[in-house]
Amino acid sequence: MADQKENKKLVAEITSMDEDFTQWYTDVVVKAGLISYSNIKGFMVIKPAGYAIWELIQKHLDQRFKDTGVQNVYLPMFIPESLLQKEKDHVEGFAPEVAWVTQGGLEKLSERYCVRPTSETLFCDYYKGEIHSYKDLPQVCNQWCSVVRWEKETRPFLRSREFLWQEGHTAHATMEDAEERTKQMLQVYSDFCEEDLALPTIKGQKTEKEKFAGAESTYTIEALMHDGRALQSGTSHNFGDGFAKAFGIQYTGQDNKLHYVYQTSWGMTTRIIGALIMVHGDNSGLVLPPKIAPTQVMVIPIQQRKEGVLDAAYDIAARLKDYRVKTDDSDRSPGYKFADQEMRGIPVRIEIGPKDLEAGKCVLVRRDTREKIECAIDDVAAKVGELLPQIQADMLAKARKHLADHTFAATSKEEFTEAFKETKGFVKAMWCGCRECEEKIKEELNVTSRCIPFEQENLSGNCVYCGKPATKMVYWGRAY
RNA sequence: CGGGGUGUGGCUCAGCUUGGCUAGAGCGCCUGGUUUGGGACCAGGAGGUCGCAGGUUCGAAUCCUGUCACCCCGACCA
Repeated sequence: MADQKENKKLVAEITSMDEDFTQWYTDVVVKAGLISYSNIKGFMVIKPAGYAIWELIQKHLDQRFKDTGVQNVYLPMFIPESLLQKEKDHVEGFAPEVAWVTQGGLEKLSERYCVRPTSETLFCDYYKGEIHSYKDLPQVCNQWCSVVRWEKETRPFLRSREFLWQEGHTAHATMEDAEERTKQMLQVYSDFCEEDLALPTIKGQKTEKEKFAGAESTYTIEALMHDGRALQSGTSHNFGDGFAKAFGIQYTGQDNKLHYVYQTSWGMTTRIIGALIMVHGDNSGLVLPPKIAPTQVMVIPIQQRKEGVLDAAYDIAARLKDYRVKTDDSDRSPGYKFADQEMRGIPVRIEIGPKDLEAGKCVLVRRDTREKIECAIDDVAAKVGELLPQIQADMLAKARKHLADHTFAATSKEEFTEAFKETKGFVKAMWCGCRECEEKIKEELNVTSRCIPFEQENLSGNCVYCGKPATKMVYWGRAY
């Protein structure tokens, strides 16, 4: 009975996640007020509630970047076709999905420009002019911007034709320095996800097949959504000297000889908001971790027209001035306000009514567990100060448990096939390292290699598909 | 790009099969009042010419042709 009550959908308008996860996601995104569909397919309006989350993501991530010596820059949004063409693999990777500008004002352009799908080529062009001496290295820059990729199928945050992101681009004197930076930034992403977003991820390397167009190696963090599908949540690429050679980025070393630079790039996008929704959300809507919740506490007065109630609510909000707090003093019923606060994923709400007022108390309710906590009004600031980090920690623990509970191991082809039939999540298995096995697995099971994790386990000696000797353990899964 | 679906007030949709008089409903919105511990209630009010273009017809939301857009599923991608 108690369970039934807990599981009851309190918000009728949101489709249950068990019934239709895709529809649930769309409902949450729209009803929590994060986005509005625009009139152009694949382009969305990010509304205040959604953009505020992005701003907090930017703030936290940007600080972490700066702590490692990153400087922000801004480069043009258009790339001349000739520039894009310079690195062969890179063009081939992006050509199918770029948007072109062919006319400026009333004049047709002599060379068409593409709207940046990513800015490697622009950074190369820029760095070429900046780097002359070993003293000019390393270059460690980042830009916050939007990029355009003409996707066929689009979904809010997960896959849109324009999305916001940051792209870091660095140039180094040696391959070792580039490799170190590549891994360092992956660690930054991983820490950011765990500590700020309460999102546990698997860190590892992409296979040859899945790596970025033009990269020597690609590292990734992979998160597991509530429905058991994987989401690539951040990537860091080591380009070696491939781009440098294509663009002619050379410097004079201490040895008075010319050397090519070694480069990296790394990015995280608004897609991470999709991960936030799909990892933490529930049937009442969004559940935001306190650190990136635009509003951390919502004070909800009950019977607000009664003497003193509204003042008490404002007083509580004032006591919480160190947090992101709001008071819902709108002319709606308490039930509406509760549902609205839950839909928006606000971590804590505080109920204050005539009864509480008389007793000098208020009621704190956690969004993640719905636990109700009585608290003296005088203690409210201290209590919220304890509760927010507790919620943050509990959300991470819960997400970690989900990840662990949905990660399976397979040592034979039968087990592997069965695992994907029966269950949803990651399947760990040994792999011989050949592209053919990887492609056949994708063909037969519709799953892709997510990454070769840094933390390797020796599950068996043989490739799960072909049975030949295997050296690497790979995480497999269905991805967004 | 392949498959499926939908376009009618802000939203969700009915009406279309079998053309007909003034195009409906619920939600939302506005005003007034009563309410308020899990999406309140009553009364009044505003708002659409039916995605767009053409055609058939005395007459088209409804039939025909074309076109555009969006959504969902696949392949591709962060």
